[in-house]
Amino acid sequence: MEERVTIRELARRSGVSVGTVSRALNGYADVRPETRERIMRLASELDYTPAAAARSLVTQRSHVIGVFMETGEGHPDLQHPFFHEVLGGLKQRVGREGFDLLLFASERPGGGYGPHSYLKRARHHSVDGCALIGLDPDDSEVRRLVRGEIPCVAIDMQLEGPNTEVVMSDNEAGAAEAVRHLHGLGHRRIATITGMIDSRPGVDRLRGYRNAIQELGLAYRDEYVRYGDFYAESAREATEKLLALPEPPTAIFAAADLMAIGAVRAAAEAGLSVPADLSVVGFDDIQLAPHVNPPLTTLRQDKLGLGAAAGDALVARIAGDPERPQLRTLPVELVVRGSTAAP
Amino acid sequence: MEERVTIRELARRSGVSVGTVSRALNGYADVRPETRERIMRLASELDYTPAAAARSLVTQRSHVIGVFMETGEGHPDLQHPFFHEVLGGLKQRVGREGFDLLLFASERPGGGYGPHSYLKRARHHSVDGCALIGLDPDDSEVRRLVRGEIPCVAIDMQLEGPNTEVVMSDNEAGAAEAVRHLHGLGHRRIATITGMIDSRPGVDRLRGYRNAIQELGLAYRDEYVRYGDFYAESAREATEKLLALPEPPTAIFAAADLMAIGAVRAAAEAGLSVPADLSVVGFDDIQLAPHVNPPLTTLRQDKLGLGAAAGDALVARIAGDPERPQLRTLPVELVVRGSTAAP
DNA sequence: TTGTATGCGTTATCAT
DNA sequence: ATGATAACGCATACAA
Repeated sequence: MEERVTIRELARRSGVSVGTVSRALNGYADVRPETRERIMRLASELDYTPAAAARSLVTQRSHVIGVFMETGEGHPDLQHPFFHEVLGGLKQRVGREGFDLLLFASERPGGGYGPHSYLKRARHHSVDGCALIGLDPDDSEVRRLVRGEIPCVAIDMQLEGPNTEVVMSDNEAGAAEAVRHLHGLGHRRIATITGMIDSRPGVDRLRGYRNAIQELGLAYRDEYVRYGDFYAESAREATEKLLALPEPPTAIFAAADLMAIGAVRAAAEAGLSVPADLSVVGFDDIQLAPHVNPPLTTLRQDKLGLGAAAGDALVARIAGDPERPQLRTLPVELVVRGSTAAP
Repeated sequence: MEERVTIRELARRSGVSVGTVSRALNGYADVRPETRERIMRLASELDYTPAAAARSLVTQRSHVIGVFMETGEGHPDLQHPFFHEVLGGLKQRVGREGFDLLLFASERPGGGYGPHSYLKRARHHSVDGCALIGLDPDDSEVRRLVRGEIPCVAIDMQLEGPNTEVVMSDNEAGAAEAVRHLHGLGHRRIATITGMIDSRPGVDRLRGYRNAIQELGLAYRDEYVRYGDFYAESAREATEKLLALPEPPTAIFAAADLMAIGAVRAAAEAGLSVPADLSVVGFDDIQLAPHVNPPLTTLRQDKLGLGAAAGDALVARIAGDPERPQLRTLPVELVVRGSTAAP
């Protein structure tokens, strides 16, 4: 069982005080080059590693970003591919700045006193900042967190706080573009399957759909709007209903790729082929989008970019950067593949 | 700017010493009920949260599990859906035991002295244990980590260390079952697209394929084995080659669902339809498997179970549980859906 | 340029 | 049952 090598050990072995070792290691100017040299060599020989706990205790900086990430009801943790890609972007970006990610898993921080609380968990670990992914913005605990002193960034959620920023895609514009694309192809009977309507992306994409329908002079039909939950199964059912309409749509804008895939599936089950009999456009451009059959026409979200933007925001706020926009919106891009065609 | 409320503050306000507060909060027996009561109430009023850093400094336990997670070359971080589901299982399991997950992102732990090193990063944060997902088992730094004093669990990797366990699916049996399923359907010309052959699941699934081919008395053909990398694109190319053979296979066992999807795609591009003209079976049973077109016949890995098993192993090891199996293998299950049929 | 001393917020070991 | 006091490993203000 190897003993942990501490800064004290280093001091002892190199014949100087711990203060000097600390300064040498941290690159302070006021230390004789040869002393520093000696210490550095010793440190690397002994494979010295500073204890983050001790350091953060004194510096009040943990270099850790907390991540609260959940997904919709009934869909256990970490299921939607979208979130993972965002997480990947976040990880890369903050990693470059020397931060690690603490993925909160425990609900009993610090051994169990007190109720479940985001703020508490964040404080317990002294995270320098928090990323919020897939939470319920109406949760009072979430609100308490963003009202607190810890810099936060919310992804795809409408949230306000003195120290929090929001990052999301331009969902409304993207949805509108989907409809315009379909219209340009010659479609006039265009339906939509929405995401969860209590989420910001859900309502924004629906709004974009409505705006475009109106702007293009198409008649808005209530029966062409079905409510889904971002996952495949909901869209499959919705599509069934849509296709059973007396005047079924010739095209569907699904507010998520997973739902677009569910729609394609429902079409196939109804003996219809995409895009010959029905056009489908998704949203997200998940990793699989180009590989499914047919490849999905979709609105690409810059998922890595979203994560990176979130990381940027956090890092800047942590560094004390004062004026920052409260909301940053990233553009989405129409990617035309094989699931859409003229009616 | 609210001041952080510390245990000292609690002591001052409640008129006792910090020692007593600590004992009261931590449920020690030797504290007068009314004193405890008073302290507890005050703590909850002030929303006191203990500082994990301070605590772990003295207890030498951080209640944090470190996670090293990368994926294959050329595929940026966190891309393969399989890993996320495993991560989800791990998160749930250890969360219940009061652990949080530290997702290592930074390559310069503690401000930059010393080279990249898994062991160093783990020690820096004093994690109680480490989960290794999607790393290169031949990396000398990985080896150093598992040779160290920190309990480790490796998922889908062959790794040995005094304090490390390995968790994986029964890949060999699963692959063999895939081939048998195809054979049972009447297929005789059965090809395979492998995963990365330097990974344990990659070789095990290939071995399972070979065993079954032999066991069933089929001729083993070199040209029926193509090498992929677990991702869709590689399988698409492989399938193209396979279909161009003078005597093309009537069925393909792809060592991952993502690859199965790539294979289906290639078939479609060649004007072939699955399963009518070509049967395809995948491996993993990713979330999308039932929803793609056609729904995938595949070998289901218990991904949540894998993560949970890893969490179990870690928690037990951390608790000091001495004798534990070095390797635990989880069964896989054939799920027959729409991508396979008689030739 | 270097050493000393103090404190960060806890837990733990003594006394009392 | 409670209070001092000493760690834990490190950074830093101040002395020297």
